[in-house]
Amino acid sequence: MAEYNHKAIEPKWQKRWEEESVFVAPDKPKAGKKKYVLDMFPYPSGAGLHVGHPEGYTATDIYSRYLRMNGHEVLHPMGWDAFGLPAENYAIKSGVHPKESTEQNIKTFTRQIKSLGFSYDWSREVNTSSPGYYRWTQWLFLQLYHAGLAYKKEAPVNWCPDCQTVLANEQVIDGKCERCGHKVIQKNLEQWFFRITGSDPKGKHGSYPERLLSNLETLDWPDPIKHMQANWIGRSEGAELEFEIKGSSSKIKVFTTRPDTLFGATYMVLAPEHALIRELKGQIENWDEVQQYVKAASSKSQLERTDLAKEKTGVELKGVRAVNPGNNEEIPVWIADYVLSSYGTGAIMAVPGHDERDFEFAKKFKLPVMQVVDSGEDLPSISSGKVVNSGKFDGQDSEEAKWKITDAVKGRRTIQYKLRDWLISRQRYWGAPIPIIYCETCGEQPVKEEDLPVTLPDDVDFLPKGESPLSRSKSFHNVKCPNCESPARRESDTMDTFVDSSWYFLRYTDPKNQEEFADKKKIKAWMPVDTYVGGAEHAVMHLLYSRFITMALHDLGHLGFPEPFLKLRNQGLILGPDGQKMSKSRGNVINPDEVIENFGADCMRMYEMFMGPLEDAKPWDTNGIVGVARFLERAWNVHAFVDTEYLNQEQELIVGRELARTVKKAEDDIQSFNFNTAVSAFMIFINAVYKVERISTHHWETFLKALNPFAPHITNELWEMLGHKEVIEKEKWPEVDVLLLAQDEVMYAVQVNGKLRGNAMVSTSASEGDVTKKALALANVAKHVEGREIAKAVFVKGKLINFVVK
RNA sequence: GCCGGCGUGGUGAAAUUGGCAGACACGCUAGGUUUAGGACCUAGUGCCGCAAGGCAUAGAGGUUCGAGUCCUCUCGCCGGCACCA
Repeated sequence: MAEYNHKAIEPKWQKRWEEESVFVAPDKPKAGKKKYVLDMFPYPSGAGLHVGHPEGYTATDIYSRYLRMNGHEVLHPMGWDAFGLPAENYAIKSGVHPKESTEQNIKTFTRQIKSLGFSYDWSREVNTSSPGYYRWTQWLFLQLYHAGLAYKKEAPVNWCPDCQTVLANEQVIDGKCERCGHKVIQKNLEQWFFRITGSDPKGKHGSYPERLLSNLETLDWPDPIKHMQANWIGRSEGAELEFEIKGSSSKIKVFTTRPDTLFGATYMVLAPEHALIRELKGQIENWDEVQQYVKAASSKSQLERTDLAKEKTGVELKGVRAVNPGNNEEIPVWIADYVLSSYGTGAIMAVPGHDERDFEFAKKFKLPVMQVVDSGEDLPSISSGKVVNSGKFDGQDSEEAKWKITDAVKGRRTIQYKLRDWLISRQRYWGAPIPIIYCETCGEQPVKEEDLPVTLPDDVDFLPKGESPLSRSKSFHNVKCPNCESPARRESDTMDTFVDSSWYFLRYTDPKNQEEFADKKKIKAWMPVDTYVGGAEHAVMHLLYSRFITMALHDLGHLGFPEPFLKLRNQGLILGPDGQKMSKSRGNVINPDEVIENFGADCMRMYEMFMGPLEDAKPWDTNGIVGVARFLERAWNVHAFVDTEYLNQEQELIVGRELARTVKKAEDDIQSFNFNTAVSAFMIFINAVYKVERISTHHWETFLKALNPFAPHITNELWEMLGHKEVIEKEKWPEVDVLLLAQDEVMYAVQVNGKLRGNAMVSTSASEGDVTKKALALANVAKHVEGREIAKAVFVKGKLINFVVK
């Protein structure tokens, strides 16, 4: 018999699957039999495939193959999240056009992914940087635009004055430009946003934050991910209260989650950006000082403002006094950058007796501190503070007092979210152009749908020169107004790549459609995604944005479901052999090509599954993979033991039983995504076969079918060696012989006072009395029970008996 | 700081969810076999002890007939958020 040679076997079967279109998904799956199993599509980076990628891909591949063997029709596609900053940076450095480098990278990724034998339907491949795809990303923008869910406003960007360019947050290191080291400043630009904090434009379904939060309950997602999304949305209930300003008609509106502490409010704080400051100019006695503070705060980057947060700063608005609506007391008004303009109303009532930050501020500026009694909380211990009661609301619990006080001062119950609108403008070249035209006479005009796509021009230089690269392409930039035909200019910003990836799962259902983003019937046939697998690093952004886009398309009548991903599972990081994150600079990167070259795709797949639980971070062990390699070698050599008959019945029973257990375990583990223990079950089976050195053809076939989703190449080859002409993928998942799983005898653990003293083998149907008798007959048990009184016995059927003695 | 998660042999990890801790692998030890190639086979391998036995799931308490699993506190590591009123 030939030796196991993965290099000869693997390409052979990969070619066969492709030629016979074994994994092509139909457009019309049988009713109730569809499964959409999706991987997070990769960014095709220049570094090539990382060993981390195949981990999730193998998991979904095993699952997809298992589902197909159980009569499901499976949509299992792959594609490329191909726009993005690295390709553009590479172009700046090397002069290679992003289109070229991206194409090259996709080629490499395709080769590497195909070499692992995954059962993707390659006929549905998508690429977000192709005009055929981003045309529909632009279409999506227009839908949101027309529905009022896309709008423009001024927002700060990180700006490097030296490079004359906008920087992404990850390009800012310690407040400095990663390229030139120059200090990064904040600069305001007009930018596009998606209104994720808004509501269904048709008014039927309510607010997005609310739904994004409450729908989480309906999803089969890991709890930590749901938690992170909930925190990100950051819902809090509270009240909006108004404070009058002495000598002015203006009022200060504040949001508070603790209206019950109103009587403890001893001063107010406005964010430095608050509009009231300008309004009250005439009243403010120290205007110069105030102006200076406002200016200083605005030039600080967000990073600085939070970094330098250790010491609180602020300035009092001298001459401005607010009136506490609870007790009509006059209190001072301050400005300070620890109050954010982006949250709540941009102003707070400060209650230093109940809030640590306010307390810190009050301490520094020697402001009075008061606590409200009966607030039902552990109060921070303060030395100089006074205690005040909450007037007529004294004695009520704080939840009740909250709303009574709110009503008494004519406040309004309200809900605030931390979630902010999604900034989608990027001052970059390598992304989908935003389909908007600015006309001098008609103003802002959306590109007409029939004029899409707005194609990315090729003749652009990427060197940073102070404006978006696209604005320097005259052919792109100068256009006619779609409305009045007079000279106009195109929007030169491109979209955040998260927009590209927030709808790609829809495109897979109909990737070549030129009339629509996807055919309604095809979407209905396949969506929503049944199982989605990817890294936990996308816990918030990608998953939240995809949910929002799906929800918005649903509200606008394009989709029949509000949630895109029913079940989500995360894969953990694969670390270097040193237990550190893999990186070039550490020199601990494992190259998948080399692993496949040395051990083969089947071995790589199985080892990645065997390493440990899918969601855990696990170090790559260069020696550990040898165990799986040996297993495959041994499985290969079992072929020599195959015979139609066993030598005796005992042999047949041993192998049959072990096989039934293995298939059952593999099935359970695939369904629950515990792939590591499924691999060990296969190993146990092969070890058992080596003990008897014989297996029937039928049993061997059953085993090969169960192993196929994990190691598709070797199982096909061994299957063919048994004389089969068709690929093994055409087979059904083997049924487990339940009778073989049934045992006629069980082993009971016998404990005395909770300590194991022996084991008793009894028949499965034995009663408690039978077990007791047999257990007490054990010498070691008798020894520990002798001369003492058995107070009671705890009997767990089929497991154990525990004698409690005095 | 806040919110989550995790902590089991020399190593990666199992443990039917409160019921015999350490399955399956790596490594190591011994023997066999082959000796050219990350080789193969058999046996052993948590710690202490000659043994009987005792001790062991980060540490300390608790609940329970029984705890890796539940509760409380402490320590350590990882992830997310970061002045969110």
